[in-house]
Amino acid sequence: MNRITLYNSMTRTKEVFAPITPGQVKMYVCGPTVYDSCHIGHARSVIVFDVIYRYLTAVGYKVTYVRNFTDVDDKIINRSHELGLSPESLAKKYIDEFHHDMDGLNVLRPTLEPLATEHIPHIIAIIEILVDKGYAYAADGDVFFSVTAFEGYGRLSGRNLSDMEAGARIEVDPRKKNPFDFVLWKSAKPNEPSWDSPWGRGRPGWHIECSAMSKDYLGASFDIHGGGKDLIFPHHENEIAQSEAAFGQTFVKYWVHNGFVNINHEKMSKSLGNFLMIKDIVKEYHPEVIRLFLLSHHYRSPVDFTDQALRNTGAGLDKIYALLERLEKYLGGLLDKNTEISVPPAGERDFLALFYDAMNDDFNTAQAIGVLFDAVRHLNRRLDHAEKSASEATPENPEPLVEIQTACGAILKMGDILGLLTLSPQGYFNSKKERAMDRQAVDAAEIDAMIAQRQAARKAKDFGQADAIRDQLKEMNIEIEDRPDGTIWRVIS
RNA sequence: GGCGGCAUAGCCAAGUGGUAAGGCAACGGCCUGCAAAGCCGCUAUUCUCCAGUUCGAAUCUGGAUGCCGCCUCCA
Repeated sequence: MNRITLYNSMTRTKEVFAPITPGQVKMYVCGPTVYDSCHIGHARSVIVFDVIYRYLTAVGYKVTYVRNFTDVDDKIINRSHELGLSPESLAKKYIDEFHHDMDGLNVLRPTLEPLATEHIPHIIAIIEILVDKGYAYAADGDVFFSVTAFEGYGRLSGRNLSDMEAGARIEVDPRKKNPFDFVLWKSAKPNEPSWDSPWGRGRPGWHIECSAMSKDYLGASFDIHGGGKDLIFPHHENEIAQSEAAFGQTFVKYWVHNGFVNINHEKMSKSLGNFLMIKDIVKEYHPEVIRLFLLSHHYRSPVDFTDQALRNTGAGLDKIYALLERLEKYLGGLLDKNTEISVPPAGERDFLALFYDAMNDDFNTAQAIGVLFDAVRHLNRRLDHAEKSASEATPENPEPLVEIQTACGAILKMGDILGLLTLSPQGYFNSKKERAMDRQAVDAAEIDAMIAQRQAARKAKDFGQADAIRDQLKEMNIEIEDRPDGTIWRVIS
């Protein structure tokens, strides 16, 4: 099994990854609160952990991956009142939308996707343990966690309570013993979803659901807990306090947090009104372009989403698919991604091994994608060469063919781990055309007719006329390419 | 006020002690009727600045400057 290192937010160092149970990985990632559509920031987090999940699986771990939905919460309640929907149906609507968006981005479904509302009895049981052990106290139907009772509160976020008190500038509930005490159970107001509890009717606070669901599916102690950087405080800090106070074990071995997405150098925020929703972005850019763009940055670094950057990424993805198309012709069909990949002959670079090296180093997808492009250039070079000296690929001299197949298999395997290159080249270019035609109202039949006209002119050696047609197409944002077997066209993005 | 991060070519981005991956863009060449695509070459004697440690620093230490995030719901 590969030696993987990963950055642990708790220790702030890269550590060698060694799961609690050898060969098995238990990971929990905080999913969305389902009160609105998903934005590009959700996409990043979900895609980052999707790739981690895919990679760990690819190197042989049996991974149990849990990603929850928060389906009871103030924001959901407020929004449902605004829209005149029940909180349940609002949550359902956005869970469906989340699935639709993420499926569209090639995100695999986790092993389990539990809902907070399905775990109320267990949540109550944990709160009771915390009250019994003296970590929590009830006040008028609410229950609070007492942060001073838990030694080590603030360890993950690097804060200590006395420092924070100086900076506290929110209105403090007078019933709290400490301003940083947080609510485990909230008493119900009229018209709110609620459940019976020892403290009266109410609903869980935000943090406790993750302690309950992770315990249910992964146990009191598990390997990887992930989420966006912003969740470090207070959410994950509070989860640690609850779970470790209740169960007396180290909650999580490795904490993994992804960085944020900025839009045109600005933070996404409600006040700036620059939230980019996934459902809108996919109208502009191919889903695999979005994935490739996000994965071209290290997961902990911030990412700046700009049109220019996405267009550049699109050019890169085109290049990879163009190679696949070339390979398909050359090999007479693409290799299946599951094909056994042989080790490259001596003297050939083992791109897949280099790719794994990059991924083993804290899931460095940016570097791994560098390897992918190296492999693309290498294969293009080989194909240039092979096409010039056709004898190379004959049955009498099959060596180059094996090398090309191996490198091709490696590229598809890399794509599989990154959740890219899932389409046939034709499928990819066609979907791009369709997307562009919807937007720019170009007519395929008209373009084909113009290309036919140009071919006729070329045949008649009327190159002036041929070039004029090409210029005309260019003005329509259509670029053409003359190939030995005919002329193809694409929309310039 | 507290905690943390970042600064690498025209742009994006890897690289955490051994002499600067990769992508996009530009330019020159091969190829082509001309293009496009692809390939080759070229593009940072140098990594914000200053000082230090070291045989050796983009990488470590100290300082300066600039930008950013968290501390309130937030991926």
